[in-house]
Amino acid sequence: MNEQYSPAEVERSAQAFWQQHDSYRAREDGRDKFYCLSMFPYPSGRLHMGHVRNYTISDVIARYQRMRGKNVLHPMGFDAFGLPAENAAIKSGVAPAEWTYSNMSYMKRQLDALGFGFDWSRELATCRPEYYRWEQWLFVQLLKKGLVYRKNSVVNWDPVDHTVLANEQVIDGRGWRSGALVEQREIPQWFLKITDYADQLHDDLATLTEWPEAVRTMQANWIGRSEGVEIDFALADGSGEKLTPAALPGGKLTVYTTRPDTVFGVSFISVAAQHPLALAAAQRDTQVAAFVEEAKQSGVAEAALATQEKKGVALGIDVIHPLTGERVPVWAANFVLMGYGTGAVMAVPAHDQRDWEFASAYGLPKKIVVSATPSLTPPRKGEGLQDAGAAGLQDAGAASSPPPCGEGSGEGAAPSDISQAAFTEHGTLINSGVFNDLAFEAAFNAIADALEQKSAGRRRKNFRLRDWGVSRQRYWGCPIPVVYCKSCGAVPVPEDQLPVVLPEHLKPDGAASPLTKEASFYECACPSCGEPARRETDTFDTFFESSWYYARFACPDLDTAMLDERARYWSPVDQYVGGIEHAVLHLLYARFFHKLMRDVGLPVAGDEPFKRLLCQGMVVAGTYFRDGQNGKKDWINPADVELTAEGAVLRADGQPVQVGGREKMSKSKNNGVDPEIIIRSHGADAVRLFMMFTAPPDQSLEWNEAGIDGAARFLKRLWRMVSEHTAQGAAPALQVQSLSATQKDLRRKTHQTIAKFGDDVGRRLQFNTAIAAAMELVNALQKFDGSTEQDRALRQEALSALVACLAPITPHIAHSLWTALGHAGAVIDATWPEADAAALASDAVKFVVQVNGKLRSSIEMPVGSSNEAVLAAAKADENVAKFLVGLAIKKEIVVPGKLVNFVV
RNA sequence: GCCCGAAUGGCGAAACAGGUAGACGCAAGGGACUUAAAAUCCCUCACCUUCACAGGUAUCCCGGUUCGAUUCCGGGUUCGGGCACCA
Repeated sequence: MNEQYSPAEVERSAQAFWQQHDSYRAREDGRDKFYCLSMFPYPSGRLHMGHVRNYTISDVIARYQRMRGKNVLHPMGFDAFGLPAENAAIKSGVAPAEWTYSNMSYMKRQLDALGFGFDWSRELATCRPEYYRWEQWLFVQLLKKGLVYRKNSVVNWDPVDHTVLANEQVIDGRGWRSGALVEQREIPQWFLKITDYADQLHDDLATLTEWPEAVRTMQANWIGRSEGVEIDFALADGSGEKLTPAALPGGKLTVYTTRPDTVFGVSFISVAAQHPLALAAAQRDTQVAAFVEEAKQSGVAEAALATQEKKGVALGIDVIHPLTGERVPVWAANFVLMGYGTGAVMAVPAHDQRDWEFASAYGLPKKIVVSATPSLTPPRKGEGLQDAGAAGLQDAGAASSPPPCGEGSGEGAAPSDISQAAFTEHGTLINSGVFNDLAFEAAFNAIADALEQKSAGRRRKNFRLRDWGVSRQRYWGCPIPVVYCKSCGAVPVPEDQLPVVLPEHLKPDGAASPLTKEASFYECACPSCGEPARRETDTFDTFFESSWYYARFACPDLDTAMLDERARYWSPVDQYVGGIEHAVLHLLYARFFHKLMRDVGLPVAGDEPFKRLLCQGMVVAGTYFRDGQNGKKDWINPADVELTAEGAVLRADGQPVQVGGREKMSKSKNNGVDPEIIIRSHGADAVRLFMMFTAPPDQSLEWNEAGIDGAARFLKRLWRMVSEHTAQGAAPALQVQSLSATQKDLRRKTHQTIAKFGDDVGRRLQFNTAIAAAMELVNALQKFDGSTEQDRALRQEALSALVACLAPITPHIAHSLWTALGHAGAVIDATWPEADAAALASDAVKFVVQVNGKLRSSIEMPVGSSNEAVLAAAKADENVAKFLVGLAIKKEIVVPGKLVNFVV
């Protein structure tokens, strides 16, 4: 073999080998399958470091499982529809399709240069009719099943560009291109009834034991299941004047609450500005009308709505409290969401923080009805997955700890102090008539019963989750397969007329979708009556495509159905890898689709699409800049910056640049590092090794040029070590029985490394510590200077183990070294090494000795020593005895094989 | 605003079930080799006290549980992810 390690040469020859042997082609066979999937990329142009990290992780897992004997599927494709292609078209005049296809082929080349083992024979792109025709088909099935409906809903409207804006395109309440103040506008849109699956989506989270806890909690909170009560407030006399019956069906205003125990503390009702009652009141009251108008002057993003100043207006309408019979005024408030519950909440300022603030601002009464005095039954604790999340607008603070003791004692129940904030914990009822002295749960039930008996309320399970609006007023997406006919209404496109093909030559201009101006697209005949009709010009949310691609990878060539039996064989995905930013939306929609596909009878296995989930952290880099003209910063790429002891300087001119913070690699801060350049300078293996070594996969990873050098240095060292070893000829067979103590030590280290590496990669997904273990073995080999035949045999064993372990991470160099070490066959097809239990055994154990928890010494004991012997030896230790002299030992603690602690 | 995370030397990190804080690497300093440089190899490297042995302090902050807390609990600070039309 070459003495010098040349990454370019090594990588070229390994990649040529894999291609010649079609090494990554997955075939359905009788072996145990392992489906390893990375979230497919949006073809934005070039690969970025986040992609490199994502795909290195899945490639390592796929290669490891393959060496474990699994039948591995590791596919790749492109999430090809989306907004950036339209933006590129607006900016540079190139059609979204053309831009997308060219990006895809460029990125594919980049992926190959990194040596990722993808089965490209299964490549798919969501913008191709062969793919999206099946989601059109599924949509029609769901429409027939009643899981799809159309209703009005609010969008961001740019009044200058006359177009709908994505939340991302609304900046500080203004359209990103026009700068116009964005308004809310209602338009009809298609919805998928994901709420029909809310219980399943919630309950099945408990089965996802190999998902990160944080993701499961986020999803549980997002679904936000809560048990509460709907309460009807009848319209008070005189309040109904000029109100149409539609404003208040049944003459009752219905609210939803998870805190019926506070119902005696209601001092007003808050409704959303879009609530029918508010709209009706606006008809006769200019102040209310002004408020409703003002509420429209805003985007629809929840974060923006939730942070705006809390405002409201009295509607001049009263309702009757169903239990006290008192008159309660109705207000419209900008923090009540029309989309949640009934769009109306009962306000209890004493026991809800938002109501407290609102009442304080508008001088409304606060009536205390819950006392802090502990009751006999303690309040229920928050139950995580079971009942996670403060779901209702009324449920600001489920008690998570016992309330502090009030001044009062016993039954008397002292009022809580609400002068500074609301008292939101559970407690004992006061000022609540016959319900006084009841604790939360008893009060909840008694009041719910009372309301049900009076037919003024009912227990109700509620979800925070809303139905999924899938209509987008965009061009570069999958056409929604519906036709609008004057006489037949909305008619689904019949199956034999699918796909509805998106014309690929159009160019968006920033105003309305070009589809709305393309007569050849929207003019059609009604599939039902044959009369002239208009085709739907909205397209699907791009989450639609990414919700089922994992299943389609099993049978991407199928043209007679969405899925076939191959999907049952490969599903579920055994390991899914992707960014934490997808923790809720994408992963929830994909879970929903899996259940939908199951329920329309498609061949998928199980109830969940992804068995094990790894969410990797972001790739961040330092930012550098110089102050440019008119106060703007000129951002300088980290690759062009040299870090010195004094600070950062630009390589080109040697002059200083300013150092900004560490941020996610992005175009706007020009801190992205092009993987291609680094591959050229250091090799793909060094990039992969650096990515996997520098941080655990779920943490953010900081780009660091010096770190890449370190990774390359390690590979060089390994190469040289193998080269020096093999230069001496073939090593003899290992004679395990006759090894010296030093030789046994090295062999133990080898087998410890094998065990640690396999556990870290296979079970823990902690690649950084696996690599650290490999480095330790290399260091041990470096120090090991024996030159006997058996020493060479030991080295052969250690180096072979190292190369096999590293093969998933740095596959190219491993490919060369494996052959150089004299092994038949390619390392990609090698079997994962097994640790030899006999080699791991040691005859002495080290105990750490503490006195009062402070480390004083350590002692070595033979394996199997009794606790008494360990204690005696510990006490005999000079430095330990020093700290025991003259003191009585109160307690002796022995942790077997680890530690002794004397408490004096 | 709401939900979910994270915080450990000069830096990236490790400590997996509550048991030696800092493995492994980067940077830095010293040395060897070399005419020289690069490359490579060896040594030092949390902070304070000490010639040394050793001792003290230290895992974002404040409290708690425990023989023992980076790890568990309560309260905070800062940073990051998500909030339904970015993907």
